[in-house]
Amino acid sequence: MTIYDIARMAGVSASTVSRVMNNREGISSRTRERVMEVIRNENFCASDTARSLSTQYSSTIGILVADIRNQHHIEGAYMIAQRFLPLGYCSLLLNTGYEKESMVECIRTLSTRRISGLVLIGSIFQNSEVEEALKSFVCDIPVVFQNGELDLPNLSSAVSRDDEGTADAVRFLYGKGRRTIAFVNNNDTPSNRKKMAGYRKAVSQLGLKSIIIPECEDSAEGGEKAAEKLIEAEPGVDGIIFSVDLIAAGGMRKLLSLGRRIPEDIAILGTDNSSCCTLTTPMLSSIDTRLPELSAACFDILKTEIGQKQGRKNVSFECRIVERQTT
Amino acid sequence: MTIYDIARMAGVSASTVSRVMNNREGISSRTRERVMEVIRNENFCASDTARSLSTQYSSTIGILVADIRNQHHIEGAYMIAQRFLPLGYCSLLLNTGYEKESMVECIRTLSTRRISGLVLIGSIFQNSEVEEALKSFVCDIPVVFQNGELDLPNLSSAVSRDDEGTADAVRFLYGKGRRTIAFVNNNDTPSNRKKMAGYRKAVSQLGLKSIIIPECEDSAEGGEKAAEKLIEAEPGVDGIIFSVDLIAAGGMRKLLSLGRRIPEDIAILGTDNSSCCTLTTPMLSSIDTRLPELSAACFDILKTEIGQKQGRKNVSFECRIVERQTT
DNA sequence: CTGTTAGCGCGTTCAC
DNA sequence: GTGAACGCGCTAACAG
Repeated sequence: MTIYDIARMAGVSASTVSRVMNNREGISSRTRERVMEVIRNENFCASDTARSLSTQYSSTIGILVADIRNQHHIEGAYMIAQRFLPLGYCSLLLNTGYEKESMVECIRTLSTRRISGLVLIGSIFQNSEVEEALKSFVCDIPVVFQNGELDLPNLSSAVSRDDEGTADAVRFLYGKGRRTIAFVNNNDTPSNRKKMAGYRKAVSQLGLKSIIIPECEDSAEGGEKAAEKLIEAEPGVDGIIFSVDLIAAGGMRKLLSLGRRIPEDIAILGTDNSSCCTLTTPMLSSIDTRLPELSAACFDILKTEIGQKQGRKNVSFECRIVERQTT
Repeated sequence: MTIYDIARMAGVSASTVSRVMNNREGISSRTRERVMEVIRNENFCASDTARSLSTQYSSTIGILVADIRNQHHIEGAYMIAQRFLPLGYCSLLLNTGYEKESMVECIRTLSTRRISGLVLIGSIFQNSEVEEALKSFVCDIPVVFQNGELDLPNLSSAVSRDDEGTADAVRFLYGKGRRTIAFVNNNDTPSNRKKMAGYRKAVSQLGLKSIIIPECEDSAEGGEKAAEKLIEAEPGVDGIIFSVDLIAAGGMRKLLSLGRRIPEDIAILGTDNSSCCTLTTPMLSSIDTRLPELSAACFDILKTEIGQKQGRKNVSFECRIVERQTT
């Protein structure tokens, strides 16, 4: 079923049908009604594919996420996709995985679809391979980067100041009387590097020892292993900051099973203030990295830039500590 | 940049470029090389939009989920999307929300994109409005339904036998000596109705009292409220089956804070065997509804049906009880 | 083995 | 107000 079929059935030309469907001016209300009638009867939907080809404009935006099952990222993807839907945009949500080649491949794929905007979620995309791919495949559409930065003329970004957040967390625990404060990191991402930098700066300013457990697996089990390793290496630890809430939850489980009391013996802080904070016992205090605000900013920027000439906005948000029962 | 530009630069015709890009036979290796060279230099990607229009075939599949943030469903969406990606298919993942009108609207939207296959995830889509929409908008492409059924010639389904699973759970708790076994339900979905039916059947067969807390909110907080209500109405309860793990986690939190011991005083069983089972203390036993197998089956069915004439397969999976520390 | 031609289903001038 | 004709970028049928 095409607009030609509708045209024939309504006794008009295809262009008239097209005008009606796009609410164009200058159609007599009689013929408009007649055409609408046929469209309704036939349950007709015009081909978006053909429209895209004709208008050079696709009404779909691309969203890149390393792994959609990851809670930190899915909330952002959800929010952005949901807000675009009523505006007539569908979202192509792609899992890139953690390999740089597949990120590039995904960008290439999206570019063949002629998306009208692109969202990158997660600092993992902050690398030169992705930068090159953006430059060669999607240089003519607006791109927004949630929690990462890249120096491209058509790229805007919204980031949280993770370094300050982690530094604040150290000072916060210090204020609670903790003097042996460790940091458990997972992947080596730009965002996590900022957290580590903030941690190092704060402990050195306070004259504390820097204790870092790097490359912890991003799961509750990874947190267990990290906690075990930490207790072995630093039995006197009395405060731990984890780069991810879920890892913190796993770490807590292990510490409790080892007989440590939380927060009496060891204070715990997670990062991201995610939904799992309220699932643990005791409930997990966390560094709120303002993910919802980041996503909202990405949406706002992209919305205003689509169809316009690309701008280059950069906004950042301050982290906040949300205290529950582990500190 | 189009294939015409490439053609001109390589000194050949557009169809030759098209043939090269689609790995067609019957091209001299000399011209193939020359064309490839230009394509590489220009970083050229052919427009998928134009290809779709020309071939009447879109290489994108649609995935419908009520809410992508919901853990039960995202795993399935992830698995299906990831397996289709290497086959050259992108996935349009849409959040429909819980309103029937918006589900219909999403199906309509997908149909304008000429998707080549559709996946429905969650029994919430098992209703007549969706059935009508499928019939009028996507009657010519294969549809697979994860955990739901609908009587359409082009629809296949993979479901878990939730009724048997819940009945087994009742008998399982009975075997552990429990005699006052309650069921906490959340939304009124076909799947949950099956669970309730299984619960009712089992308790009546065992001569137990039927205790149901309906319409619990789908969150940890909802679980807390439900537990509170339940303890008030039935102080002697010694076994609870929750329709969702997360709700069970919330319920446990409340019960523990009320001084109940788990599992000594009350045994707890969640449903779905999701990742939050290992986050709670004690770790949550759960009815495994075989979500990964369901998704895998959906993928397999859809893959074989795309491009073929639509079939109509129906597979079902047996639930299993995964015991941890709450039973 | 390669080029020419004719659609795919829309939106958009430009006449009438 | 409305219709005819063309173009969007690609594939496929037909020639040569």
